[in-house]
Amino acid sequence: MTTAGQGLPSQGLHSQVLDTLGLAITAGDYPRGSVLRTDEIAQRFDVSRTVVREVVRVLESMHLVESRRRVGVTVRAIEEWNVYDPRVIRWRLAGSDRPRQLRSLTVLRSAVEPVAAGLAARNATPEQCAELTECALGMVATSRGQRLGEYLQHDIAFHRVILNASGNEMFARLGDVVAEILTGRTRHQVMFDDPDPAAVTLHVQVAEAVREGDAVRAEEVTREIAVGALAELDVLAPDPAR
Amino acid sequence: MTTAGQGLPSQGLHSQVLDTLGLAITAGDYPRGSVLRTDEIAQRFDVSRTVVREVVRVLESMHLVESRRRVGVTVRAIEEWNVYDPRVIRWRLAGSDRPRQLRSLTVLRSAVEPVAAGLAARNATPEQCAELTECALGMVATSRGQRLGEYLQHDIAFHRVILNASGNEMFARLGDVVAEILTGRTRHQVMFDDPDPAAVTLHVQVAEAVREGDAVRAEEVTREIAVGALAELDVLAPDPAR
DNA sequence: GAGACCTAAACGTCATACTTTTTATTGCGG
DNA sequence: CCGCAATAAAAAGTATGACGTTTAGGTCTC
Repeated sequence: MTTAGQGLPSQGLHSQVLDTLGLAITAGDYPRGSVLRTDEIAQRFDVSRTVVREVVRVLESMHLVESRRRVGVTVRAIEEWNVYDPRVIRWRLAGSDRPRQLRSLTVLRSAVEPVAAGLAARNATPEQCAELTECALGMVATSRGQRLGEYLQHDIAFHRVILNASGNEMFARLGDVVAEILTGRTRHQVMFDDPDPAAVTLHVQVAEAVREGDAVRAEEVTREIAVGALAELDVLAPDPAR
Repeated sequence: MTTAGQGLPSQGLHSQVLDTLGLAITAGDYPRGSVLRTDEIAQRFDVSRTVVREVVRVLESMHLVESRRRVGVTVRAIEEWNVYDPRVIRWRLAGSDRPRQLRSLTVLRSAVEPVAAGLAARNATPEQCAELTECALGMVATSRGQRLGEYLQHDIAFHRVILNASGNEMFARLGDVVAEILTGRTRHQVMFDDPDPAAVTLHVQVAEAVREGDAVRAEEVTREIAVGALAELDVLAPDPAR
């Protein structure tokens, strides 16, 4: 099981420069249209142009920047960024864009997870059903008594299993995103309170529905969970008029 | 308006090698675990190692491969690929993985678009409403008489407006995906028949609902469109047991 | 003032040398 | 025969310098 999100290490000059630059760009330090020169970057980070070029190529593949002859490396508009790139997501969640990014991702999640749960009810293997039940039980067991850390782990595992069991690779790849959202929520929001008992119950019901192959109910109940997540978001970070 | 999907040009050595290698890998020519050496690649394409290294770095950022010292560049399992990367999507749609990819994307679309339509009903600007109506009218006008090409353009524009009007950047970025799906459908399936009149009506109704700010109805009707798309898929490419 | 021409700036590509990490082999001792 | 440690080699990582190619922007002419 993939326990860690991809690519934290930052070992090697390449990764370091990439991380720093990517973070700076996604944070808005270089507004759209800003021009960077490879030589300047090389000097600033005290690395060779070789390294810088590779970094630029990767940033370019993420559509964060565009490199053109005689002009330099220009920062693209946010509308062009590959916002599904896990690294872009991580950068934005780590930077000043975090609230907006969190909202976008939660809305995406609220759209995807119910459908994924419905598919999971049809496609889940017995092993996945067992794992799901185990996760739900774990959530129940840790839902009281300031055990938020453990609860979070079960919660993440639960949603991962659902997404994987859907049998859709696009859904499955959102596991890390959901994990990130849930982690962020626990860390920033209700660090002290125990989780909402109603939410716990809903998760148990989803596990039941999937086990019984009741796709409609699985989808319906998951949609309720999603509604809760959205409501939570509105409390935490009120919609900035858009 | 972004009319073209990103990055078709393939100008420059870098892009050529990247495209060739990316296509080959996503097509499964190099099974998971295969090892490539940069020197070999350089020789095979008759380019310098510089170019190859930049290509490898980009492939690595897509999680298609992993580069390690003393061992080489190894192809990762498909479960690790960044399947939301537009270029990966294009490669897979162009290769032998097309049916599977098309199914995944259609399912994703069927989950996202209804929610996007609901949001669009709340957030769409008057201009977007007008554009939407225009698209729907265009679809009606070209729905009879073997004008599939024109119809397709209106159809694509319609869905793009919906996704953009949702106000969610993650949804908006799926515009190219939807365009690709619709294009592929027209090209491969019913090149001769006129589009289903029922589908046309549904689109008109969505435009109406959005214009009236009726989020529930917009979502509902869009969900019917999605159901149609999924059904269509089952006819064209029967579910391979998963 | 408009158009053709020219220059220089920045990226793109190549070649080479050297460094670093990691794997596999070899060889020693138990 | 087995295990551990020293060692050698393979491949990527990094640095440097040179040259090619494109193109923005200035210049010159008419």
